[in-house]
Amino acid sequence: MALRAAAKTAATAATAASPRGLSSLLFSTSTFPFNLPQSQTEKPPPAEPSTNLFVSGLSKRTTTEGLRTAFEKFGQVVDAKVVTDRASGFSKGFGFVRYASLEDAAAGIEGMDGKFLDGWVIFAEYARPRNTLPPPQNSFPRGVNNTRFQS
DNA sequence: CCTGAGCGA
Repeated sequence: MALRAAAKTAATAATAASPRGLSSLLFSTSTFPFNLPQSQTEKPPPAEPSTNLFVSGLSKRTTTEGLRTAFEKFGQVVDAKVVTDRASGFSKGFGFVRYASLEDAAAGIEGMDGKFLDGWVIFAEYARPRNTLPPPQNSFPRGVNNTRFQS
């Protein structure tokens, strides 16, 4: 029939119509429609393994003793401290826990990260290396030589 | 202070 002939003609025309342009659109490597926006997940790994842990999400009522007690269940805690504001003395909501070994630190993260402490979900991860400069507890009022060299 | 992202005196 006329319809069938027309359909066959259209199909033939479509098959012969510029196959190179179509394939270049579908298989182009530069502009693929389903590629991620240039950055994978932009999720940088927290930090390199260390015995020092950074604990965030703490309740502001959580104290250093509570932090130590909670993390001691997973390893030998050498040092633990909740960071508090110097002026008001209130907790800043995060702290640090230092384990005796890397195994204990990993166990502490696995055991406490995402868990509850004093009603808040806390996050435990490896802490970044701190600025190697002890707090200047010695102030020289004379100001003769109070210059601090950092490296 | 207790409201909530973050890295310490």
